[in-house]
Amino acid sequence: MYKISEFAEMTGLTKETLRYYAEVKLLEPAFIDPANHYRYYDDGSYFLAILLLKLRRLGFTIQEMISVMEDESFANLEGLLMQKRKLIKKQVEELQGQMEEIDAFLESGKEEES
Amino acid sequence: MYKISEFAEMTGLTKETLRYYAEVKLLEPAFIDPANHYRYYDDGSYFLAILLLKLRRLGFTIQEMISVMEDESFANLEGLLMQKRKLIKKQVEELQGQMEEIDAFLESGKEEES
DNA sequence: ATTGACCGTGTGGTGCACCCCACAGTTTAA
DNA sequence: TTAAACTGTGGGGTGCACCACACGGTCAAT
Repeated sequence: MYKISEFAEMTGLTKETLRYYAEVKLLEPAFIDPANHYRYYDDGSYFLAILLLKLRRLGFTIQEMISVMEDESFANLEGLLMQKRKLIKKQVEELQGQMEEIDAFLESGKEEES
Repeated sequence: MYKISEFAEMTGLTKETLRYYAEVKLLEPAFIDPANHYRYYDDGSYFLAILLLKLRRLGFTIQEMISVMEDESFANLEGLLMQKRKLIKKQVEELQGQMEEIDAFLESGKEEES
């Protein structure tokens, strides 16, 4: 059982982030001492924290990560990853559309000069 | 000279957005009646508003649009467009990196199952 | 002159993912 | 035992690009 500072150092998440994750029920401490309300994390928490860090790098939002965590067995993790992939693809396409519009804008500017 | 509601309807920007754009000095009214503080817009304002709408569609942030507007002759518009294009390209590459990581994650998952 | 539509200002709220601070209680090592 | 280091809670703030009031003054048409 690790106290919040130790756990923060182990994982790379800050204490504030851990507090926040607990608040939004994304990563709840394994145990809370009823006497002093101290949060205690264990090795299961560590596994989950590492997964969360990974998902964060993959661009998952808090809400999306909560969906992942709700399914304790992670049986549907693959589905959620594919879903997220589609979302990212959409964003890419949107941005590519913007780039094309900029290109068109630049082209039209050139013609006016000539 | 158009009052704010008329101008909002002409351009498609809402009154609140116009008020906000004035506040951040992105698009200031052509004239403000000192007696009642009414904002009045003219045809020059209209031209600028149309440009702003276009830039907004291209993904420009308020700050980026302010940079565009600061250069009254728009002599550097082309440069700013190319700069923005680069930024978007970076975002696309970041997102594509995320997609690749997701793919790798999915691949590794498959191997474990087999 | 009145009424309804309009305008202004100021304030607060939105969603995201946290960070920071003060204050107060708690633990731990010397 | 005492002081440093830690913990909790509650609140506020961040940046973005606005939206939504409420309140009060103003304008236009009748």
